Amino acid sequence: MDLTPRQRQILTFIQQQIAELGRPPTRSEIARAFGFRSANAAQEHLRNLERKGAIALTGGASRGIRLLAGAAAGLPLVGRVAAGQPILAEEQIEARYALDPGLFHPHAHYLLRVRGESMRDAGIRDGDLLAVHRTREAGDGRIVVARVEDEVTVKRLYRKGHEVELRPANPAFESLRIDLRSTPLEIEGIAVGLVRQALDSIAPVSLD
Amino acid sequence: MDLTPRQRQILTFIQQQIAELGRPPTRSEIARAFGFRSANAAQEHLRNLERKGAIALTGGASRGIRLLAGAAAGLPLVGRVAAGQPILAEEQIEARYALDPGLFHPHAHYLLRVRGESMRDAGIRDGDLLAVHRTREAGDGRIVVARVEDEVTVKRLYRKGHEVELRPANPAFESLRIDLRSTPLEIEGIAVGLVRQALDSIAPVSLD
DNA sequence: ATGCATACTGTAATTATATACAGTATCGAG
DNA sequence: CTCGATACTGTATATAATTACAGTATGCAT
Repeated sequence: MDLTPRQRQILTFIQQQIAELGRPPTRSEIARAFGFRSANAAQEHLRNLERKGAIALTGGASRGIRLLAGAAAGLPLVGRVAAGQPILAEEQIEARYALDPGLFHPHAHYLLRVRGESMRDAGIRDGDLLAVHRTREAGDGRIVVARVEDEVTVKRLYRKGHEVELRPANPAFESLRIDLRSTPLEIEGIAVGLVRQALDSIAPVSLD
Repeated sequence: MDLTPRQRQILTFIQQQIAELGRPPTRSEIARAFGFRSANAAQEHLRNLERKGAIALTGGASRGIRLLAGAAAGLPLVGRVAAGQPILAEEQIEARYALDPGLFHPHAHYLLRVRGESMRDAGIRDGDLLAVHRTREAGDGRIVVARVEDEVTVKRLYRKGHEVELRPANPAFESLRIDLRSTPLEIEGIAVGLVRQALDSIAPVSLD
């Protein structure tokens, strides 16, 4: 899509307005939000965004701005997280799905595709989309998205002094114990919900 | 909400416009769509819809129509299904959530709140919202929403001649075997996905 | 029988909005 | 250096849109 930083800001503003107010902004509203003294500045941004395929403009209609595929607002779906990359880096976003913000409490910032069965007994299965609320703090026992030495993992968090336990919910897996004095741990967010796109792929849990 | 048939038509039109064009309609657009010769007819409908709590109007703003909770388009969430009632009867709808239609395949028609742990080993837990695609046919082994003698249940469907087995995914529960010659069975739909709103309420599956 | 909510037509004024044209300034590529 | 793209200010105008006021007609409840 190749937008300039400014154009990306404008696009984000349009997405926010649609999400919050249920209607696209006018040229004047964009200008006001960015401090432009002329609505024409907004008009030119819109035209450039249209030329680059991010939006479609409907001539003559007020608020005639439509987001096109790829620019549609929605929760980003993060797939495999590459080492050293921030979790919401543009390259990691597989898709965006429009989900009602009111579906989860607190609201989700992104979806993370879960790999493996380490949280099986908490009802989180391989391939599930975990709804994650971005925060650096988490209560004891909460399911968190944590980054330990460039690897992102979903586990239950327990903290005792300077030791943190990342506990899976599957007896086939072992807890990860981390000494915060030697190993940095970053909490990327807390799990607030789950979306599963296919039910048939779920292998039955057996009592073996 | 108690809308008149006409008001409901207007509300539906607003929902359609938002879904199709990404912006609420103007008074004139409503008037044109319904053949009104005066935009004021639309204006009065909007006011009545606002008075009844279906929408909120933003004074002065063009297209300043917001859908309020309950009027928002989206997948209906069906709670407890009363005996004898069709599953999508208005009284059963607890809420509506805007979900991306592309999230599930085939697409979901409604969400059903699951009661009990009878499908636990298929990853479906008490309180989960099951995304359901409305159909009367289901392949063997699929997870279906079925109605047997006025009770709605979620199970795996297996058919052998005139006998149908509704098999739970939890060894603590027993299969329900139905002879179609004596007992009517209706398939209300097939499960196509799952949404879980809270992860902490999930009791761990133990190997007891 | 009377009043009230619903469901419109018709007119009009004000404000909101889109959009064209003429400029200015900056920056990176050729 | 020069050109084109970006990022604006400033002015202006046609039209899109909201919204008020004055009516008409119908059905339903009191």
